Amino acid sequence: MVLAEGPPYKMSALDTDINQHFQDAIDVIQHHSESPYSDPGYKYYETLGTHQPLGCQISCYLVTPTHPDTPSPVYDWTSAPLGSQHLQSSGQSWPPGVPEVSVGQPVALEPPQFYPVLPVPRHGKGRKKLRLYEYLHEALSDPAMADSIQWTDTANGTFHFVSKNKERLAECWGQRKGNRKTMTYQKMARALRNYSRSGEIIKVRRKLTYQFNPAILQRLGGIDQGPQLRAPANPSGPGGAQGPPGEPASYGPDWYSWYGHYPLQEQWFSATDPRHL
DNA sequence: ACCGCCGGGAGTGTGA
DNA sequence: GTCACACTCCCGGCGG
Repeated sequence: MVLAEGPPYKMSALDTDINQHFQDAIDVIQHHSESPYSDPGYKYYETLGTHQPLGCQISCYLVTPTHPDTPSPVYDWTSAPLGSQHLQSSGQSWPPGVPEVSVGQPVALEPPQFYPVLPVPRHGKGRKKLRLYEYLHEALSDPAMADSIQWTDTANGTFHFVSKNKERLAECWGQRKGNRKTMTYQKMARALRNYSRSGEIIKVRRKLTYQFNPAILQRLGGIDQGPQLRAPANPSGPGGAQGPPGEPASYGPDWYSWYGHYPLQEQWFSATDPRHL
């Protein structure tokens, strides 16, 4: 689908509408299609890209069939968010978004599966907007975006942006959202830092590297690894950082164990980041 | 100097 | 219309 010829392309309000109609159309098609992707025995994962000039594409991946006996673990988009309001109002211990598992107990992750990005589940007449972390997870599953964003360690949900192409990913995100102005990595990273407050994604103390909250990862449909959840980089350990991108880092206990020592993320950072001392 | 990162704060679009 | 939310956008600053 070509929406414009030649960069820079600015998404207009009309284009946003077109996007909405496009999603509606896909919605309908997927309900009526006889393609394998509409087979109830399969889940599908689809990436909507409308950005030919940037190389963002529509892609559809068949990851794994769902066992017929297994009910589709579709994320309930109406469930309570991991939002900061919990952090602020409830006095709940950090991290609000971390699954409530006892320390040291393995967390059962669903096997690799499809998760529905499109059609986006609706409640009422509205449609839940795509969140940045959802888009990033989607991009991480997209081989076409591998030159922009990659898993650092799928087991613990760490990923990194490819320095050379991180702006391209940001532009794709901006276009996906229908922004008028061009999204930059700087702005996207600002949004990512906001996730640190709610715990959905935290910054790993390594260049261009972030980490999904395990609960988010679980909701998004898991990753290609086993159920082992590992902690973020142990900043207090030797070197204070993980290895270079691409090298699986070895961590100690699970995420909860790490953060469980710090009621609030800020405290965790304070205790581990010299700049916060 | 450059880049990545951080955080404040105002503005914006959307859904309820 | 109002509100909350999730960014978006701009800025100044810090550190490697």
